[in-house]
Amino acid sequence: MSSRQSSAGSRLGRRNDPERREKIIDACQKVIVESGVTGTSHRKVATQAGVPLGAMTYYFDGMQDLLHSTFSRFATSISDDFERHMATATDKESACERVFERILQASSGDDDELILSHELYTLATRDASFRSITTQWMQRSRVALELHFDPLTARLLDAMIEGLTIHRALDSEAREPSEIKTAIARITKDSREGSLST
Amino acid sequence: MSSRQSSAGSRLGRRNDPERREKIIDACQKVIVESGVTGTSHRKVATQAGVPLGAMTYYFDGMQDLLHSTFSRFATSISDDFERHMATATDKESACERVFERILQASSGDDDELILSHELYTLATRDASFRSITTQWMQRSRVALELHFDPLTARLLDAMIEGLTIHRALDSEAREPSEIKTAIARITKDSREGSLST
DNA sequence: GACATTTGAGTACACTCGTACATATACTTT
DNA sequence: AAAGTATATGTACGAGTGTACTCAAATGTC
Repeated sequence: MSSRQSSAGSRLGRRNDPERREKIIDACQKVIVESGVTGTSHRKVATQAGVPLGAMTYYFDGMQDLLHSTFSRFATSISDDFERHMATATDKESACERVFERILQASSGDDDELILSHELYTLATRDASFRSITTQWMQRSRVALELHFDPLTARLLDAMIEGLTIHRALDSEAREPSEIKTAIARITKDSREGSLST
Repeated sequence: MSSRQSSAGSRLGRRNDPERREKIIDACQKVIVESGVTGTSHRKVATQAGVPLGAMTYYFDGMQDLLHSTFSRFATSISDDFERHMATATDKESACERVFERILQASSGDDDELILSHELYTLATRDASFRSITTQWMQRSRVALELHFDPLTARLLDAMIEGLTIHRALDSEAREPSEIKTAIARITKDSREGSLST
């Protein structure tokens, strides 16, 4: 088969087993949850995935590529869920209810999602290629919210979701779910008059 | 001087030069900003601080202690600033103005504060001793806000600050400062009626 | 069945790392 | 001045790292 271009170096020969690649990403995600990006190594991931060490550099072009693939899949999956979740709302009221459920679930505590988000944000603050993952994620969140809210409100809601999730997760004492409802109510209430003077 | 207790092991003999300890923490903070916690090592910090490698284990009981000291000082410093900042407000209106300034400054971009916050949050999600730093930080933020707002509004404002700061910093396109004003206005507007049913 | 080529595995190398520990220096007290 | 002690440094060790590169196995082709 000489028709297959085997241009030297970066673009390696066709990799055959996508299941295996996926399994490595699964393992990588698990290792990150357990040990953080800091504690993630090819060897740990290989062991977790049950594949030989050599497979790491075979399926991925190094550590950066592995992490990028992992977080990319993670963010996409969250976005998919959120889009589906918001699409089930029929009016503004039920949309608020969906947002409420989302915050409650995300801040519930022992969820891997929170850990992975923070690890990703940390990478994103320093590295542009990871920042493009978060940017796209935020973009999709807003679009999902704009199904039911005006663009400004959607942005503010999105930020509110973020802040409440983080603070509820890192807080020492448990908070009433009702505070989430209050937050949503205040943000989504159209205030035609800007009461904040300058 | 036999009166000085030199109980074995963890509590080492009195360390003499607090300036040097402080200088190491300065260096550590700088290294974290540049390379992340992941890329922080005793050797890098020592080089940055201009001290010999041995000083690392002399002034700190290992890496964890160094990181903890660094983030502890960081969070305390931020809290001090924020307290002072909020204390200059005289009424609710000027308090809102202070919050606005705070968000604008924190999300301005090339600030180390953002990077360090994320690194700290990431550690806090996994390690309780770092979580106590963030918990205390949040606690002090709220108290500062409660000088001018009721407790619930203070909590929501605090979360809003967090969310807006993160999203504005990670966003690809610049946002109007006016959106911050709108957010603050909506959160701080007393809504006696909860418009969200259920 | 023999050959060619893709696909995968094992291993070795050249690092960097945290930390313990044996010295060295500076200071205090006699 | 001598002795003793607190303070600080240089260094060496064992462990763990990413990745390149050499083989082996499997697959497809004639």
